[in-house]
Amino acid sequence: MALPQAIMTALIDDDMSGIDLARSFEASLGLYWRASHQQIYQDLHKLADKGWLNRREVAQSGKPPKIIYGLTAAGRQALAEWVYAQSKLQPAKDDLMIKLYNLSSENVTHLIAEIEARREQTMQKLYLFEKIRRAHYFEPHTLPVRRQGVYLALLAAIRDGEQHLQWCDEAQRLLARVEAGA
Amino acid sequence: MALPQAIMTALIDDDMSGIDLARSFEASLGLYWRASHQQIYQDLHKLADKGWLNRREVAQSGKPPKIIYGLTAAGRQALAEWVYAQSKLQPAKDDLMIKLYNLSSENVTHLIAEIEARREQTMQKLYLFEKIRRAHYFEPHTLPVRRQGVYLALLAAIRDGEQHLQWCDEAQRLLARVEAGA
DNA sequence: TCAGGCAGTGCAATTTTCTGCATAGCGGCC
DNA sequence: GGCCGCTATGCAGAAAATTGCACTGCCTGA
Repeated sequence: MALPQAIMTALIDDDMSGIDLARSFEASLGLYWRASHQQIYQDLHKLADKGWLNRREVAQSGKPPKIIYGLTAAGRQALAEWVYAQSKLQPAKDDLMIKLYNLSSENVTHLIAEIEARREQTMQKLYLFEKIRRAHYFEPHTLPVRRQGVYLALLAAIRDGEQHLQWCDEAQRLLARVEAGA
Repeated sequence: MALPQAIMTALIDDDMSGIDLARSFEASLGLYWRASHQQIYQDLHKLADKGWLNRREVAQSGKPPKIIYGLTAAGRQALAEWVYAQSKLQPAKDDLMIKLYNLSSENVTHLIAEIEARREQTMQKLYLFEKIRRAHYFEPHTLPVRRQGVYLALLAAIRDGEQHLQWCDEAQRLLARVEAGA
């Protein structure tokens, strides 16, 4: 639903190619909206057809040429208007939780392992986020307005990660007791 | 991907009709997997075709008859096996964060309002969860194994809500400054 | 020199999800 | 007795997302 807007948002500061977008998604916006490159390419076409993006081909030495996309004035305006649209609440899908509803003395061990995996993923992300924060958002109040918004999004991700880590700890403690008692 | 499993999970303890499931989803499992009744009905058919659910029609006085679904032995086994399948990491979509990437002195006021709305939704949910927790999960260690898993899922939702509330506070403080400075 | 790999773009088929509507029974209203 | 609204189930079409593959061009290494 909001993927086209997420793409345009990624293009606010810099023009990018499809691949660049796909990669940038994984690092930053992808926290809030995951997308495969196929999806991105398709939406790039649609957005260009609408006149919200322009495209130009750029030759690269030693590599196939890229198609660089940039926001048009119309695109910027459409994006600005979209911000006022109503957000609906999030799906928030997590099948690990469904699995927990199926906890048994048989599958405890497996679930402990799954939580451990998730904990490690979360730690890795957190490490990255904190690095970004220190590098670019050390004094958020002094940043330009738009960057302060980005900071808030980053902060949400960090807090979320920290909280999730704590939950993993507690879950593993409880599951360890279940495992021992089984 | 996991909706069929979520449906089966909801049927572990009690047999239910499509409507009951849809409602129960909103209250409990829906925290982790949202589904409309249309989706649920369709998957119920598929699951019944596979032999994982059985169906029986029950007449109701003053209402149209219901079709009650229940897990078969094959269904229980399929569900138990699914727990061991690999979970992939979550999409985690949130267009409010995308909007924050577009923060400007023009739309601050709107974004403050959106965050306020979200804060209220979160508070309402939290209130409900805490009520459930107090009523049914006051002493988690004494519960049967499966219920302890449900408790952990509930705990995740509560922690998440609390954390999100704090973030809303902080975001609103920062945005208020932006608004004042504009 | 040619086989393999990678970067970059893209198509096609399928599945999942959302939106809007259809139907059928019953109760209450006035 | 006709209209409205509620419950319960369901269909159909469109949009969004996933999966798997295809093509090009250039570089590297054997």
